[in-house]
Order: sequence, then structure tokens, then C-alpha cells
Amino acid sequence: MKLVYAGAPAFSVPPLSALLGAGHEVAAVLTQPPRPVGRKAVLTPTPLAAFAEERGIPVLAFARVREHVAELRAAGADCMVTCAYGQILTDEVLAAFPAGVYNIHASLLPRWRGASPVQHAILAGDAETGITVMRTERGLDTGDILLARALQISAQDTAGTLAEKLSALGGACICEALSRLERGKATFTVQDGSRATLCKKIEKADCLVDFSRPAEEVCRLVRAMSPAPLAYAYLRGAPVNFYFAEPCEGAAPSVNGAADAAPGTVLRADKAGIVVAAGRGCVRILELQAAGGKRMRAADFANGRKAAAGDVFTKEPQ
RNA sequence: CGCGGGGUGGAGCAGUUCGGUAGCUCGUCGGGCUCAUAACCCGAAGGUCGCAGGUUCGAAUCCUGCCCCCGCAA
Repeated sequence: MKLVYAGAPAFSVPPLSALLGAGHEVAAVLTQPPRPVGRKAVLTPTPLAAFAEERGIPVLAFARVREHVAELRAAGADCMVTCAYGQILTDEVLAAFPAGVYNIHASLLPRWRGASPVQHAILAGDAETGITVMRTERGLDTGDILLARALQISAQDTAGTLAEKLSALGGACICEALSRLERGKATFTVQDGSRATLCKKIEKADCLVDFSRPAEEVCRLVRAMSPAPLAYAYLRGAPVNFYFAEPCEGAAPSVNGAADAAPGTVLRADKAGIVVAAGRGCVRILELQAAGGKRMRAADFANGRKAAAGDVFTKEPQ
């Protein structure tokens, strides 16, 4: 099938790769314009654009796709596949493709419609999530479902590892979906809107760790925000980002014999990581990053004596 | 010119203010102890102190230029 592929982040690359591997003709890749990245604000193409350029696929990077419908039509594609594209498509855009527009979404719809389904699945403690391929409509992830496949969420998964798995699964799903369309065997299921949950875009403010919450919840936040934008808290006045943490079993060793350490208090800091008291249970931080420093094992952080039993993680720089 | 932190044996750091034979913790290797261990004891290897130039009898440390990494903000 001749198609236009719309996406932007790294997540959208594997599905395109899979489509190419399956023999589909990609007439053009639609993506977001290059954006300033990092301290030096270097104008950087999206990962999808970089991938497409390497393969000689024409790249369309419009700030407002709705103003470029003519260019889309000119591609002469049968259909369009979207995956984390990031722009609302108008009826005019949707009508430019005779065989329709289909979206690869990283959740089992109608659960987690919106911008950050992978993070929210972990955050909510879901046992599984998945990929849904559905019709792209004007509504936010509301289109009829063509197919869906589930994926278990492991206790070791971060948003990063889970996104990788889902991205690969997304590639398989979209190929299967297009195959069904080509054979005229595609069937669609209407979403049960009453079971829908919506996830908004994640902001840094959502990433501040509150150690007075249960350990399980703290660890889910850490995993959901890793490797970006990263959950964080303040230690000795400086922000510390967390890459990975897990709930820690057993009676919380007390500090200097105190029966209950306040949430946020470092109970131990050694080769096994940094154990912090939470509202219920404790959290073992395994990987983190201090301001100005690189990502490192919590054991190394403790070894350099930047954290020791008795220190307290806080929600303010102080 | 957005604000700021940093580059020292494999890892994490101290030392830089007031120049003078490079130090700590961890890891690694060898040996010992132990039922055992992320425990303890003894010993060893391992460093052009980011790069280049300058000042000096002497520079990780002072001066100049450059490279690289990272936090915040966008």
C-alpha cells in the first residue's frame, strides 16, 4: 500500500521501519519542524525525520499541517498512518487519503487516550497495556478500533523500556492492520466511551517525588518518568533525578534507634543502593543523577559520600 | 551572549582559597578468617590530575585559549 507516515519521536521510528520491511511504499514522512534542543538550542530534526532522510524518503515538516493539505494530496498515497505525530488533523487532512487514516496508539483503548499513555499505565500500576490501531478521527484517540494487542508491564519496566517494547509491537500491529485492509478483512469496533480514561501531557511539576506517599506509588512515579523527564527531589539543597527505584521489603532499619524515620529520610546508603523512608514501606533508589553529574548507580553516589544515612530528601530546595 | 555545576587510577569523590614528591571510599587481583555474607583482616596492581600554551626553581593548584559532560530554564 502506498502511504504517508506521520510521527515525530523515537517511538514512531520502529513502526515505520516495520512498514518498509513489509514492502509498503512510503511516499512521504510527515513530521514536526526541527526544534531547538539542549542548552545550545541547536535546531534538531525529529528522530523520525532523521530516519526518513537516511533512507531518502521525502520529509514534510509542517508547523501546521492543516495549511498544507495540497502537499499531502500530491504524495498520491492511499492512506496515512499516524503515530505520536502531535498535531490535530482536520477533516480536510483526513479526507486527503482515500483508504483512510489510521493511528498507532500505545495503550489498550479506550484506556489512556491522550499524550502520555505509556507513562500513565505505569503510574497507575496497570498490569498490562498494549497497542491499539484505530481510525484517526478529529476526536482525541476516539476512533473505531481495527486491532489491539496487549503487553505485560514488568516491575522492571520504565517508560523507556516499555515504550521500546510497545514501539516494536506497534510495528507488528500496523503491518497486520494494513494487511487486513488490503485484503478487505478489516473489521472495526466502536470504543466504549464510558470506560475511557484520559491522560494529559506530563510536566516537570508532576515529577516531584512526595516520599510521604506509599513506597509502591513513589517507585511507580520514578519508573513512569524514566528516562525522561525524570522524577526528582531535593537533597542538601540540590535537585536529584531518579532513574530507577524499587519498593524495599522488610522492617525499615531505624536511624540511631529512632522508631520511625520521617518520610524522605535516608535509612541506608551503601552498595545496595540508597534506602529512603516512604509514607508506607521504604524505597530503594538504584539509579540516579545529581545536578551537574552524570547518571550513576545510587551505590556510587553513596560511595562518594554525597548521601548518607540521616540525610533527607525534600520537596523544596531549602 | 539565558542561569549554574563539573572533567583527578576501572567507578564515585577530596585536594585548587594561601603552588612544593597525588589522597579517600568502592571495585579489581592475590592471600587470610568465616557455616556464610553487600562482613572483617593483610597485601598488590592501576593516574599524561580534559587539551594546548604561559608564569615559576617547582603547577592538579595561578594566568590565557580551546574541547567535552551535566542540572535548571526554554
